Amino acid sequence: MSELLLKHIHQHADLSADDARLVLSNFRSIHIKKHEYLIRAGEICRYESFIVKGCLKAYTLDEQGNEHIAFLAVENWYVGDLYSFLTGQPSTLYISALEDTEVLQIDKHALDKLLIAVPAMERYFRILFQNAFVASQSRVMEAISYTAEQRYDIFLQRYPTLQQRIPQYLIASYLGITPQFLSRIRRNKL
Amino acid sequence: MSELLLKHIHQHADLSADDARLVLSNFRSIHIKKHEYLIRAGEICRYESFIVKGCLKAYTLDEQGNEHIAFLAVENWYVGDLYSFLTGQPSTLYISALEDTEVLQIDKHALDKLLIAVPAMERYFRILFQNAFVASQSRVMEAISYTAEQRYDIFLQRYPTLQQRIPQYLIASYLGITPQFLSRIRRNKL
DNA sequence: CGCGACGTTGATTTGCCTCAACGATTGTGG
DNA sequence: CCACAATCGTTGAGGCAAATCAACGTCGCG
Repeated sequence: MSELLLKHIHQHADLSADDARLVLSNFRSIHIKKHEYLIRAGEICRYESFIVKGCLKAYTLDEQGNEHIAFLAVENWYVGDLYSFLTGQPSTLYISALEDTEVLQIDKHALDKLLIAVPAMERYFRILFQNAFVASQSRVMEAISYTAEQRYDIFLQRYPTLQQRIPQYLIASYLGITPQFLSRIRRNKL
Repeated sequence: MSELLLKHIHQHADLSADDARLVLSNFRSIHIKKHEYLIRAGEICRYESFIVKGCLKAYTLDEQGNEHIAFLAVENWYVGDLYSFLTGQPSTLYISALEDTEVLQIDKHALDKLLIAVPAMERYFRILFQNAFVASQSRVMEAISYTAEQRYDIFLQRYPTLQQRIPQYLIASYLGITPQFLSRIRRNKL
């Protein structure tokens, strides 16, 4: 469903019909079943993936085997280990599907060419990264300034629908707390 | 010293001599003395500021009056409350100079025009935001995954020179811990 | 039915904070 | 040039937020 990608691009930049065709020709559609991986730590991230349908988690594993959620992504977001994608270094992230998922992928070489050939794509990604940076900065400030309960409240406000879509222990991991402690926070609210 | 800005832009994108002149004509130089403010919470952030010389801290204040460092910025970085700059909403950040500082400022209207007139600037800022996002994501992961001591070690590795330039309590605040606790961490290392 | 995934709860421990006091250094005005 | 204040780092005692360990209940699903 590449219309969704075009629609998303159009929300941020102007694209001619010709450019739109060129853009789409550089993406390919991939399906990932629930519990399957888009990438594992140690691999090099070769693609940025635009989510057409579904939901994924990106996370690291520490020495004790605990998951730490880097981000949760749904329709209209890109997923990938951006650092690995840009530098060619091994990924630190695992990314796996929480639902059956469809993504549109582009590799680095194609993206580099596209950014030069289609200036609107520079604009599009500039705006995406700009917004992503603002959001990430907010998360940093929440992490270092607020209590777990405050972070949970903010999470619910910001992603009201996500709560029904993913298990609670993933929210805990996203917030940087244990599932047990999130359970206690929730109890205090009743 | 606008050569520094041009040099920085050239590291990421190609700019003709004409474009370089156009770019510079949209920036103005501002001096901020140590302890003075670039912006205070509640104000609208009208400018993005490229640091030519000096060092600033961006922080929030909580109800108890504690500082929480959003970021520390030195030469070749931009400072500003990006969210406020983009949306026109009041800033949540205070930004003040830790040393006598010189910045080159551009306002939103001028930047919007410049991004359209000079495609290389779209590319430049796309790359800057991309890198800033990667760095911010790393900080999120560190905040939710690592102990205070691990975060301190990473900070020293990543910003080895900053340590001699700023007081210790700012590092503590950047890491999301108290100065007292950072002092105890340091003692354990000797 | 039985198993695995998920959420909850209690008891205990620990990482980090708070409050308070005290040196060391720096800067500043008399 | 010295006295004094302000700033910064350190240390100790006590407290709290959140982790850990362990057990148990529930539900969906093969």
